[in-house]
Amino acid sequence: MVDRNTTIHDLARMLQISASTVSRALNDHPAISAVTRERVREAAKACNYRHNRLASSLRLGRSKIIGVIIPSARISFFGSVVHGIENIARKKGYSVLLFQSNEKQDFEEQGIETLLQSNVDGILASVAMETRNYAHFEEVKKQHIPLIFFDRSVDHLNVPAVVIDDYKGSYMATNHLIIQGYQRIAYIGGPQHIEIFDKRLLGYLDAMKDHGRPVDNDLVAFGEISTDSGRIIATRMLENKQAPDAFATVEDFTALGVLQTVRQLSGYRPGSTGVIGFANEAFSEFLTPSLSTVDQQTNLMGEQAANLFFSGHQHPEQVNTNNQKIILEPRMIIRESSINPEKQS
Amino acid sequence: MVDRNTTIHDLARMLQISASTVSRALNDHPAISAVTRERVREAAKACNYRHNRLASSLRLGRSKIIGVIIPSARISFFGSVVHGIENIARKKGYSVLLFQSNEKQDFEEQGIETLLQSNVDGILASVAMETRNYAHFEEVKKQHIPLIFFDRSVDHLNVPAVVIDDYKGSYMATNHLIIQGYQRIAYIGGPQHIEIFDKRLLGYLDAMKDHGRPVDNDLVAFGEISTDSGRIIATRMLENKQAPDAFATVEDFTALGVLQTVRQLSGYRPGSTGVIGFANEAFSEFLTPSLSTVDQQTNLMGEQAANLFFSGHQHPEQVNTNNQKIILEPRMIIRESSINPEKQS
DNA sequence: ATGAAAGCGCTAACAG
DNA sequence: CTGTTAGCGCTTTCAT
Repeated sequence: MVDRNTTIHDLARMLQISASTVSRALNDHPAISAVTRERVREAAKACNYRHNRLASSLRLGRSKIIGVIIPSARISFFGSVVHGIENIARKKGYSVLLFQSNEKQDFEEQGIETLLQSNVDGILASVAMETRNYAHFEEVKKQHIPLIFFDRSVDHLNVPAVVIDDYKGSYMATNHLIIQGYQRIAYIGGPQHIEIFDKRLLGYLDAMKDHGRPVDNDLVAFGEISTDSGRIIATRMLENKQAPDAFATVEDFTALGVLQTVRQLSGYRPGSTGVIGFANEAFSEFLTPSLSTVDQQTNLMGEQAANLFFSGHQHPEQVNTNNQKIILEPRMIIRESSINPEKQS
Repeated sequence: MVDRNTTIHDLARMLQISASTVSRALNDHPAISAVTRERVREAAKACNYRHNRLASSLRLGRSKIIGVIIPSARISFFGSVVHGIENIARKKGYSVLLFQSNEKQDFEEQGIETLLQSNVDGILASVAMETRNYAHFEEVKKQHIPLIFFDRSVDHLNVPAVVIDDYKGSYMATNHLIIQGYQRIAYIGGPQHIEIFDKRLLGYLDAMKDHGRPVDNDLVAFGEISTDSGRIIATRMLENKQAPDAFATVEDFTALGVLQTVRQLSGYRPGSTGVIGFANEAFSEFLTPSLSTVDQQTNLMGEQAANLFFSGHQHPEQVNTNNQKIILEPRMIIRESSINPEKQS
């Protein structure tokens, strides 16, 4: 025989009371006698009763599920952010439904669609690299589902977001290389339609300018956020007559490619060629030389994104009308790859 | 005004037909005229109708959601497995609800509970390190929800599982070190109550035995799957009078700790001390020296786990009664850390 | 080929 | 404090 799950009606019948009373007892409704509450609780435990979230959600119109869209779980950065989100969500009794867009627009759209169908109470997302059309995000707003970006935000959509100060992080990184005494500092950026990457470029440019350093066009190039592209660009630049002696990069995977190239071409001598990344990916500290980088406060970022959801949530009339941005402080992580014992002033 | 989402009733009213017809049209029911189907389809698109999975699930008794429990998203291995699971699930129109247990028993229990409440159609799980009590998994079976383990399985629970041949992988790794000419090969294991870790130990022991190598008790130790514990144990062993000249390790994080220690103590010379890991974590190829390891076919593992779910699913009477195991072939990934140009025979 | 009606399991007025 | 009733949105007999 199939033992259908116990429902509140089963309990009600057993205890000779109504289903509503059972429901109330189970939900700690104020107007319920301590006696019945206990009776119900015991019966529920005895019958291995299990609350059916689906039914509850359907009735209440909310699911207590937050949907999260990340570009890729393989980037440890996003894993850590999700961790932060879960910390907060768990405390509030929410679950997290996770989707990977794999940096593709159509996966991202599909993810949004699935999340909407699942009646998630809100969506936290970091925009895929490939995404150029934002209709699916507009759709979320249209459905009055709170939408919050983290890390990869899109300014003109007026969506609340948690980001770090990418401009500042990149400025600090470049500044650090300058102070270390490097003379020809190259920059390898990412796809410039991603706003955070654009801001990182500006940080580099301004730091250079503020120190009266000319920016050589040959020493600024744009890759695609991969070890390969870091390798290719670094190789090209280092073969130039006027090779750079340091690289500021848009993120750690690119920096890794640069590091590999530098080591391969010249062998590794501390200070020979400075490299600094961005993101503080898990692998960065294990490299040889260990990679200097900019930490993005992943855990905090996730927590703040979740908080943004929960606080907006309490005032539904404000949701999606404000475009509150939380900007976190970047943190320099100075390791071996950027230290320059010879040239340092 | 609040524009409640369009429902099939809204469409029905608009088109002057019944909700059942709308439902049938939307679901490609055979007994529906092509004309009405199109009319409904168009109206649905026009009104931006969105299928409500919750309501559908409640009615159907299934959710088209697979729950996945992983110990940690920070271990890239699991990220890749999830990727494989999603590949298959997506094709079947299923979504994946992801939970991290953080290697803790209570989180894992909570995860199972949440997934059950969400009426997932099946649960794929990799058991947390801390877990010693399996009642929550028994519970899943009791609810007749298909349960499938991947990687970290528990044999006596008789749950279908996809694992790699851990014994063989470890045997191959040890064998490789022996062939490279290392003389005193140490082994650093993990918590032995985890079956896969136990099997890896056996692989090491048998490989040693088969080559007539005595196993020195001082050269076998058990850590806790972390870089730190790898570092601590390696340090201790290397300070011994009879220090090992190679390390087989239970997984890559431990191997990383060993590698760091070796480099710190003796500097890195190729072949000085051999190290091999297990798992082919993303970082392993970027280390210096790059880490030899055993690949676990993550993507395939995820796909097979999902397939196991879908195939069992078609024959519900079989679910959870067979304990089908899929055992994948491990693959040696030989990199710099285990190559021994001097000693090689 | 379509409609009417019932119900998945839960909760929230409203009444008492 | 508790029961009655209605309904969230969908699917599915059973009719016609």
